[in-house]
Amino acid sequence: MEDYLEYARVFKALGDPKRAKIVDMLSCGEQCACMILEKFEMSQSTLSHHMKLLCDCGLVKGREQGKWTYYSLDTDTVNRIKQFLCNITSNKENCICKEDVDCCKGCDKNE
Amino acid sequence: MEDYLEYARVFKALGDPKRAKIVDMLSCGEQCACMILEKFEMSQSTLSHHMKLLCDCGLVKGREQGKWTYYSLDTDTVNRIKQFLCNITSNKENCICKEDVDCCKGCDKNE
DNA sequence: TTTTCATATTGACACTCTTCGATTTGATGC
DNA sequence: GCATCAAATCGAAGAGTGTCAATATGAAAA
Repeated sequence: MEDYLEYARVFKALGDPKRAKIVDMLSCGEQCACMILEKFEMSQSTLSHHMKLLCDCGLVKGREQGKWTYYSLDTDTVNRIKQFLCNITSNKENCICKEDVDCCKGCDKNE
Repeated sequence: MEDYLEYARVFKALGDPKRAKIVDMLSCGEQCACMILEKFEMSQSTLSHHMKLLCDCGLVKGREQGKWTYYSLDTDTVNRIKQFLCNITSNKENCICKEDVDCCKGCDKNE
């Protein structure tokens, strides 16, 4: 259940359309906070809040340089969330649905 | 922005650890609601609510048979959300970050 | 040092989400 | 028809989220 909890945080972060768009904007490389802000109708404090959330779940890294903060995707987290999404949506041998015999009556591999 | 909104709904659905676990349980095939319920410490009404949410975003399909309801993943949606996740996290030619020149000062492909 | 500027933090508000018990619905069996 | 069972819906409580204006922080410029 720990994995579900950890990755659910990332999915939750992507579960806001504006944050998903921010992630998209960072996909080609680092961007300054002020450049991201230009693309949205959003107050500065709201953007800061979204960036903090994206950083806290590990999806985005912040780098401070003087007055500016540059944000970029954390490719490690990106790769792990992709892998997790594949894991929980694909048929596999050691699936959670096979853990307990009682629960497997509907599983196509056990009928 | 429409895409972000549509797929954010799916990410939001995956943004709850219990729902992520439910998706995992369905990854090997159809399961009856009562079988899913056995795996969780959760009331029947709460599970029903989660299943509705998973269905509403397109991630899960429900099939009623007599008194029972069987749930399974919608592979179309699964494939599309995987594709979307790859799109917004990978460097690409027609990236949103290249749409407006003013916003691209930090983009590695435009410096 | 004082001002300016970019960003973060705080406090507040409305809204949404998760959860439950209770009730309703709808199909099956007696 | 009536009882039973699976699942959905309803209504409510408490927690969490997105948003903003106002303020604080901290670095650079004057």
